[in-house]
Amino acid sequence: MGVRDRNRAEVTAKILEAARAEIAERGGVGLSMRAVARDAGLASSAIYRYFPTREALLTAMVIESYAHLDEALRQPEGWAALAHATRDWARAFPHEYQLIYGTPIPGYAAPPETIPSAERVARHFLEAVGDHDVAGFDTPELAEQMARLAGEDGSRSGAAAVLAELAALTGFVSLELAGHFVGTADPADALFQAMVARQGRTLGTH
Amino acid sequence: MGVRDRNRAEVTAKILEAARAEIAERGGVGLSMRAVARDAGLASSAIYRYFPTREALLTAMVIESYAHLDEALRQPEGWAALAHATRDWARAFPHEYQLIYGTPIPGYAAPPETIPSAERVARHFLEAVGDHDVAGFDTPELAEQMARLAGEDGSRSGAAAVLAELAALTGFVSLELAGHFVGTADPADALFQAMVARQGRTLGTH
DNA sequence: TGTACATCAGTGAACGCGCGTTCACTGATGTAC
DNA sequence: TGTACATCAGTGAACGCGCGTTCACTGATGTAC
Repeated sequence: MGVRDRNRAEVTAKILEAARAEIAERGGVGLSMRAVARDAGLASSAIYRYFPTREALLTAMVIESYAHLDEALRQPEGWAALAHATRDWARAFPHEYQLIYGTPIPGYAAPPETIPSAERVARHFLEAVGDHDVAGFDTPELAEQMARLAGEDGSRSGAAAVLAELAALTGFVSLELAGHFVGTADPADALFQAMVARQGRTLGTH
Repeated sequence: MGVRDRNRAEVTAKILEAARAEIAERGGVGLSMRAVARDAGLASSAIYRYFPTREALLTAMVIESYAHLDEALRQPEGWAALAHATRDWARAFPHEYQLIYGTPIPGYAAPPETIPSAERVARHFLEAVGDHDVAGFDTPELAEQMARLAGEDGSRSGAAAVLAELAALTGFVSLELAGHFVGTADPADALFQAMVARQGRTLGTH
């Protein structure tokens, strides 16, 4: 690996770090190629040697954010611990969270290459539920749709229920971040706890 | 009411309609005072005679969107019907939905004056559950937080459970709109149906 | 009913800004012989 | 090992755009007497 390659890796890292900081401060919608270049100490045009478009940089950040959350879900075991870790991570990095689970950025559609990263996150939750069935999610149509996700010996109704409960989890966190619980469930800890307990009952993982 | 007042009401309506169209097409983040003025047939400066800032126009649109959803929830009765009506409305008006339940717009925080509109929507769901208790949501802390929302003779644990299930509902719809179910629960109707049924069981409203 | 003044809606030009992306160019690194 | 050429990273200027908001001004509507 020559000087060129080493340098390229270093500058790429610097750009990604600057982009991460920009997103942390202004969110994904506010991500600007010029601002990132400035933060990274480059001329505004230089960034195009590394990322051909803003879209490409956004995609890199989406993948990074999934990886970041994935990492936060390595230690926790069981549904409740995973749920709490997700909420904690989201509150620590709200804009990263919103980049992946929030409203899509106008003009940007996450490309298929981000799907494996998204699935890696979901796997933690699927594993927590294991291979047992969940009543009410065992319809023929769901069974068909869940075949791939559940795999050979995973539970298809379990996978469906996990997807639904992931929606509940992200829905809760999104509302909390947006301030929708102010004036009612504020702070939201008690309501979150109760919801996670309910999820445990639904999924049969207590 | 003189010519002036009548005209003011008419132009205001034209501006709101233009803003609604802009949001439908580009979303709340993309709402531009100049574009709205153009659509309404006004000079870009004229809109400031009606809304002093972009923030004020956004607030008007947030309130409008809540009212729009509120209207869609007038006829449906019972939790399941309300849930389906919400999802249908969200899919018909995704950007309006995201304006109220999506990621907050950078630089804009919905002011307190939007809260009553938000609560009016929630009321439909609270009424569907009525005054009976929901197991698992009857903790002292939640009881205290829900006192105002539940009112004199409403159930506090019921109110807490409704909030949690509203989070599940909006979470599902948000993920669906963002395309997170593509490749798994796609189309998402079956999963939605199963989730709503599960909510009915949780809330005790079958 | 008529007149004098105050209020208001709407205009066009301007300010100051930031954006994504392209381009011709320079100097350094890499490659083939 | 040395030389000739090709590739690449980085630069500064530029294009063309849209934005929120302000301002001095004009003409119409409203109000007080």
